[in-house]
Formats: sequence, C-alpha cells, structure tokens
Amino acid sequence: MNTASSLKSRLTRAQKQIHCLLEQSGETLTAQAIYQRLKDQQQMLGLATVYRSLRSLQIKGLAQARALPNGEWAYGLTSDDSHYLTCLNCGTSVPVEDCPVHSLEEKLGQSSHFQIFYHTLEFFGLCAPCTGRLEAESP
Amino acid sequence: MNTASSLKSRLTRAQKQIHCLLEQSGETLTAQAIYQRLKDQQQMLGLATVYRSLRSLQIKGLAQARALPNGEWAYGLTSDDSHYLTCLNCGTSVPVEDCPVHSLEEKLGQSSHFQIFYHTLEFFGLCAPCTGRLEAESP
DNA sequence: ACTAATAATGATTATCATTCTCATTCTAGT
DNA sequence: ACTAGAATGAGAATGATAATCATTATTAGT
Repeated sequence: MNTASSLKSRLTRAQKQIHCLLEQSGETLTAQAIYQRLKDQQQMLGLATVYRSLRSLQIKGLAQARALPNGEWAYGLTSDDSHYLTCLNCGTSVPVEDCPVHSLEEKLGQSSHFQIFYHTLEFFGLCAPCTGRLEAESP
Repeated sequence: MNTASSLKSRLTRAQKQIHCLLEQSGETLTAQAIYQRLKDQQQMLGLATVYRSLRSLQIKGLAQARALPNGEWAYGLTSDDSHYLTCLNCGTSVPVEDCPVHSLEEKLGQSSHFQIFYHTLEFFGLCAPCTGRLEAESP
C-alpha cells in the first residue's frame, strides 16, 4: 500500500458527500456554493464542516482549489485538469484546452521531496471588450 | 504605438512608488507588506491606495498576483516568471526552476481574443515532513 | 452489545484582508 | 492662477474563512 492510498483511506460522511457532489456537478464550486447545493438537496452540512472537509480532501490528494479574482476559491477534483484564461478587468474566464505541464510535474515529483497532487495554471490579461473599453477611457 | 504601451502610459505617484518597490525588492510581496515597507521608508501610502494601485498596475500589464494558501495575494512584476511548489498542509513554498508554458502563452495570445499579460503556474502537494507527520497520525 | 475514548459536526463568533465611501488634495489643461 | 477631473487617505463596511466549544457520531476494546 502506497502513501497516497493510505492517506485517502477513510473518508468521513461529510467528505464523501462533498466528493460526490463535485463528481456529479462536473464543474468547480466555491465553498459557499457547495454549502448551498447540499442544503438544497437535503444533505445540509454546517459551513465549518464544508471548509474542514475541503481542506481534508485536499490533503488527501482528492480535491484541488484555484483562487478566483474576487478572493474566493473554486474547488474541484484533482482528476480534473482544466485551466483558464481570466480577464483582469471584468473577471471573465474561458477554459484553455492545452496543458503542457504534466511532464514537468512528473519530473518535479521525482526531483523534489514533495508528493505532488495537482497544479494550477492560469493565464491573465484583458479580454477584447475590456481592452477596448480601457483604451477608450484613457486615450 | 501599441495597445499595451498606451495602457502603461502614465503612472500615478502611488503606482510609481509601488512599481519601484517591487523592482528593488526582487521578491513578491503582499499588499499589507507593501504598505508596511513604504511606511518604513517614509513613503507612506493609504492602504486603499495600495490596493487601488496594485489593481491598476495589473490592468496595465505591469504587475501580477498569485494567491497564497492563506488567502492573501503576493504581488510581483510581470517580468518575473517564477513559480512555486507549495505544501497543502504547512504552506511551505519552494521555487520551481523550469517553466514550459511560454510557447502555449504565445499560441493563446494569438488564437484567443485576450491580450495576455502573465500566467501563474503552481504545484501543490505535501512536503516530506508533512507526509511523514500525516502518516503517523492516521495509521 | 455496551461503554469509554476519540473524532466529527454544527452553531456561533472572531478574524482579517480587501473594498467601499466620501471628504480632501493634487494635477493637467486652459 | 483657475477649474474640472482624477487621485488619495482615513475610517467604516463587507464577506469569506477560521476558531471555539458544546454536542453528536464513530471506533475499539471488552
């Protein structure tokens, strides 16, 4: 039995619910959104438990987080390898298809002493409408 | 004159001070740290102004931000292309030398309608000490 | 099954980085 | 120098997340 699987071993009820929700929804969700959705489907968890469980899932290598421009975090499963291009002005995000990072991740896993669970790769700039707007404002 | 340079055109006093500080320090700094350092060197700016200026510098393509695990943001210049490997348990960060993302960034800049200023690339997992500690705790 | 010990949960409160507000000060163009 | 309009500062407001602690569920040992 390897390290990862022993850490993943037992999940609490709350952790299972959240893992399951992330699996079903397919998209990434904020902690507050997870709280709401569970409440809506009569699986109510305390907000504190949602945060605690998300942290535990991360440490077990099952969940990942990316920071949104507004300061919130979006959570998803580590099996999901999606990345985004985000406008610094309006916050619009569009998905990026390519991901050239896997070979580097493997190399790092061997050379560093870290056990790597996931990576984030995000691009930032201005979307076309915002570029236009900002140029118009500051001639 | 291209889009980027026109946006970068004029910097306010506060924006210049912060840009200069980031240039000198060489490391990335949180907004609160920037506020403190400027105060220490008798260049005091209001906290609101620090935040406003950082946002403006980002939109002008001069500064970039990466989210720290504790919810703060670390700011640096876009000319700095450094990336990190961070422990999900204790927050320790170590720099990653390689960066295989540039060719993708160029390709995206052409195919998407975004004007891309910078990217973040972060790896997350457990450092060796934390892996040991967590295994000891949950046998 | 029963009980003691341990871990998980929920309700509430506290924290703290960031944003908002608005009165004041600076700046650019005339 | 004068006058918009932008920039700034002080302080209050916001809101996501973390901490606290009493209660409930789970586990392990008998």
